[in-house]
Amino acid sequence: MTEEAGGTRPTMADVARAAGISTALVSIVMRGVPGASEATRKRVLKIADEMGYVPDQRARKLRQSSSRLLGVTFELQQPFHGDLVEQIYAAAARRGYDVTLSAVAPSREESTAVGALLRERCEAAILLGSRLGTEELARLARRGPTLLVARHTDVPGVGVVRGDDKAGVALAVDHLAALGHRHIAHIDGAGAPGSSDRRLGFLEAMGRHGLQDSAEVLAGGLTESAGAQGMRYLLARETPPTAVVAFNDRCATGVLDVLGREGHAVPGEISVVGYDDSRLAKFPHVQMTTVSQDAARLAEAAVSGALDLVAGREASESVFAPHLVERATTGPAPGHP
Amino acid sequence: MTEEAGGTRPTMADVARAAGISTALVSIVMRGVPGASEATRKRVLKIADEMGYVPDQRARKLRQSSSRLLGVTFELQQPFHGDLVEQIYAAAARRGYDVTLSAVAPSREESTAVGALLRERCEAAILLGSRLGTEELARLARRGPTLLVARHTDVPGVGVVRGDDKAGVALAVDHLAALGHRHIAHIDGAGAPGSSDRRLGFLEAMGRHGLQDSAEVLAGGLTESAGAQGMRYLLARETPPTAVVAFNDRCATGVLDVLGREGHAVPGEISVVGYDDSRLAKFPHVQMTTVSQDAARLAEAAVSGALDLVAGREASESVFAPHLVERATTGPAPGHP
DNA sequence: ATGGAGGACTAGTACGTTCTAGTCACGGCA
DNA sequence: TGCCGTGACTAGAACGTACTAGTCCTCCAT
Repeated sequence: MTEEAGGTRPTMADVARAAGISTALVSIVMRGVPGASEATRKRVLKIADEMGYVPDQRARKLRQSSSRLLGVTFELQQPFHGDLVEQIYAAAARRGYDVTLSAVAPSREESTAVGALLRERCEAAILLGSRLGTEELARLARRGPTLLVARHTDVPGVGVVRGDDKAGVALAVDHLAALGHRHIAHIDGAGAPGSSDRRLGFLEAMGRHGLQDSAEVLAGGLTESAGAQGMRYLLARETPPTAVVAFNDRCATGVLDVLGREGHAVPGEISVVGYDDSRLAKFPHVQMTTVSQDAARLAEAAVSGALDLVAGREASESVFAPHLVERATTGPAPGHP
Repeated sequence: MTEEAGGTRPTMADVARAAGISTALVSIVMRGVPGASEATRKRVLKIADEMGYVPDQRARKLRQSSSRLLGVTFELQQPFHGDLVEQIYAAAARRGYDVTLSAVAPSREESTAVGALLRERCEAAILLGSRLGTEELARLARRGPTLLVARHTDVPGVGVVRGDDKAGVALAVDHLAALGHRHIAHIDGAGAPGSSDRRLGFLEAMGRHGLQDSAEVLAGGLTESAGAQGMRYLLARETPPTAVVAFNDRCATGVLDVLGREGHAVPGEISVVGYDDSRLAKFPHVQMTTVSQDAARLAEAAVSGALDLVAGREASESVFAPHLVERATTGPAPGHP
């Protein structure tokens, strides 16, 4: 209660002095590496704890040749990014790596976030759903190993880990078609990463089922409001679609919300499919049918991909096959057996 | 494209050598402080950029007496925390401070997150909606300046910035009572920070309106599912309440979702009030009546409070008066003029 | 001419660690 | 007895930067 003298935190030298040994030995103990007797080890640990000593990560990483630090940018308000970040923490820890976060938000641009990462000297940068332009991406890649999650790029040297967006949306369409739906709409992600692939996947799949004429694509976005707006627009038609494939779970949530509000039964009247299988889809009261990207697998691949880049291996693109998670927001088309 | 020799990033010494000057001068230029001629400044900046030199934040903070770094823990899946983090970035930047984030998630405990922060040697730790026990909090406070946001504590030395939870819920109840509602339920936050205050505020306000007998409190939580579950439970009653005050916006979202699904008009049949005024409440298709905590103000107070602690000033508790944001989920009680 | 004043620049140390290359004592073995 | 291996420990040099205390040099007022 009284040991906080001057406000400066105790350093290894303080601990060493208190224990009557060298700083090198304290270092050995704190790192838990062999080279100290069991007795000293116990004693030092005890003293350190009493003094409130905590190793300085800064000095530590500065000294170490490899910082064992991974930088991650993510969008503060994207639940799926939250899922990914959580899994990246775990995947990194498994390899003895630390993670430093840099958030993207309406008032904090991605370039700001990336700049902060760069200055942290992380060994690699993992960008979740980045919207960086080719130019900026290339510059970043020149600065250090860079890996994109959930977005494609042709910039050489940049690693990519993503789900197969075309295939994912196709799964959704196949599922709906099998349920007898003919008139299906897609509320897309506007300019968001992956949205052009999903749009294409939708149209191709619809074509495969001979439904190209009743396929409808709406400009959407990745927020609830985009989904809600799109759905309201669709409901204003004389014959609204019987099924909607949303760009992501957030968008689908908006769709579901409008449907509930306007008194349309889901899936009785209209079926809805989301994308991501984020926590939004899993809620017991939502039980959304969605296309799962398996955050854990993507995170694992992202971390190992990033470390491959660090090790000097060639940048590669890993594409994961998504799978459909059938829950309660899809059902037979009205009038279908 | 070819300058990345050996994989080691260029250092100040490299830039200095390339420019034929001392590292000290490079340092002066990079920091933008007076002491270099305009000509050198331009030249050094150009060379640094060409070499892809980025100052090492680690070494920098290590050297500086004060690290000008604020640590923040937040919950990855709590939209209101996202709002707060965004504003904290801004408030910190205004004072020339950096922010380091440490996320809390189901698979990443708060103590882990705090430990990571400690090792980063930030000048102060800001904990959003912490659930740390008194014991742990006290230990943390001994380690360094600590400030809690959106949660109260009696631990001495710990700063607190929060909204007036009792008053906030009272605002909601007053609003509903004025609209003629008599039978009002509160789905609370279970053990979450602030939930006991909100519960109390609810009961007191109901009492003030002479409605203590029709006041109902349900164990809830801070997720959509908690809200949904609570609402379903209420709807199973023979006479459900005509209004619901949810613990937070996420909880209210779950409530609204169930109501929509079960075909109950909002606010025609049942009114709903959230808490936080997070992005969930602001969506055009939701337009949730909610109690605003004004993230920007809380963030500003949190940052300045944390820096006060750093400056050695006494820990204090700042309580902000919340205000009601009337939107579209509340209306007159059924049968009320 | 002389004496600053101030601008441009540099040498060298400190920050808190890790790591390399030791030193020292002890014990076992030939 | 001498030799060597081993376990416990230490001295001191990095790591990349910021900062203090200078050193020059030029220019201007006296």
